[in-house]
Amino acid sequence: MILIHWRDNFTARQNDAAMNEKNIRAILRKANLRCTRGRVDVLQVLLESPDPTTHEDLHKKLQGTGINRVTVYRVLETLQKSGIVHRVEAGDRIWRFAVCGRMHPGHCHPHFICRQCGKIECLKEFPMPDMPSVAKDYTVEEQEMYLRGICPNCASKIKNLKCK
Amino acid sequence: MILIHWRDNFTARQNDAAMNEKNIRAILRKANLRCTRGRVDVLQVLLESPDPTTHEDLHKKLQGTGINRVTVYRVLETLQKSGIVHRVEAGDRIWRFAVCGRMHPGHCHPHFICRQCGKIECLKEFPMPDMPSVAKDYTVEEQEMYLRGICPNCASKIKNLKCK
DNA sequence: TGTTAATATGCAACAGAGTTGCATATGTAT
DNA sequence: ATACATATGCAACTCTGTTGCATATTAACA
Repeated sequence: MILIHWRDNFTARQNDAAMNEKNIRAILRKANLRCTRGRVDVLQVLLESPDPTTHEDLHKKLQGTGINRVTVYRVLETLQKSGIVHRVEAGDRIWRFAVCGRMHPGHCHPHFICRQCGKIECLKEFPMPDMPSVAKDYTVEEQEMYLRGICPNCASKIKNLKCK
Repeated sequence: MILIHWRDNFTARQNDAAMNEKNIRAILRKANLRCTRGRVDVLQVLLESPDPTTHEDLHKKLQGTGINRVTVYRVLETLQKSGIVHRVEAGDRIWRFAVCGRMHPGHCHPHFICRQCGKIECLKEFPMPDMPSVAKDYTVEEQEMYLRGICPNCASKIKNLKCK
C-alpha cells in the first residue's frame, strides 16, 4: 500500500521533494481530504520530524510559507481526526503531533517522556502492550500508553558524570 | 425545621468526618506534610469522589470553606508530588486528580475516558499491564495508560436506543 | 504555654496554548 | 469556466494554570 511505501522511502532518505509531495497528496486523498498548501506543508514537516511536534514548532518551521498560526491548529486537528496523525499528551498542556505508523490510526506505540530533558518520543519499535482485560461493559476503542523516566541520552550523561 | 433537619444530618456526618479527618491527618503526616485546613479538606473531597476531580470541581465543593482557588492548585500539586494523589490526562487540557490506591504513588491502574459523555474513570480493579519490553537504554520509572471508548452507562443508553 | 521558623495561603495579576467568528481565498468536481 | 464546499487569514478572545508578595498558620521546641 501507499502508506507503507512512502514510509520506506522516507526511512531510506532517498526521496526528493516532488516525490514526497506526491506521496503526501496520496495520503490526503486517501483520507478524502483536500490537498491544501497548509496540509501538505504540515504533513511534510511531521514526516521529517523524529519526535512528536508542537503547534509552535510547526509554525516556526513553516514561517517561510506564511501559514497562519491558527491554520496550523486547524490542519493538525483535521489530520488527527482523519487518523493520519496522533496526538501526544506530555503532561505539560502542550499538544504534540506525530504521524501514525503502519496504517494505524491513533496510537499504535507507547510514548516515552524523559523527566530530565523533557524529550518526548514515539517508541515506534515497541508494540502497545496487550489490552488489559477490562470488564466487558467497557468498549475500548483506543489505547494510549506513556512511559516516564530517563531517556538514553540523559542516562549516558548521568553515567558520564558518575565516571568522573 | 429545615435547619434542624440539616443539623442532625450534619452531626451524623460530623462524626464520620472526625474519624475520616484522623485518617487524613495520618496520611499527610506519613508524607511529612503539614495538616493544613486546605489539605485536609481537599483530600477529603478526593477520597469521597469516585472519579478523578478537576481543580474547579474541588473549588466548588469547598467554597463553603473559603479556600482560595490558587490554594486548590497548590494543594493538589503538593499532594501529587508527595505521591498521595495522581494526575490524570484526559486530553482536554484540564487536569484531574484522584487518590492513589494501595500505597502506590503515581498511576497504578489504567484510566478510561468515554468519548460519548466525557466521563473519566480510574479503573482501579484492573492492573496496569506489564511494562512493555522497552530497550534497556530507557529507564522506565512510571507508566500511564488511557483507554478510550464507550463507558458502560453510554453503552447501555445506546443499546436502549437501538431497542426502540 | 509561648515563641519562632518554615511554609501555606489569599489576593491580584498574569501567561500562553488553544479557540472563535467572519470575510475572503482556494481546491476540485462538473 | 463555474460553482460550491471548505480552508485560511486575521483579530480577538477564553480559560486553565502560574507568579509574586504580604500575611496567616502549623508544629517543633523550650
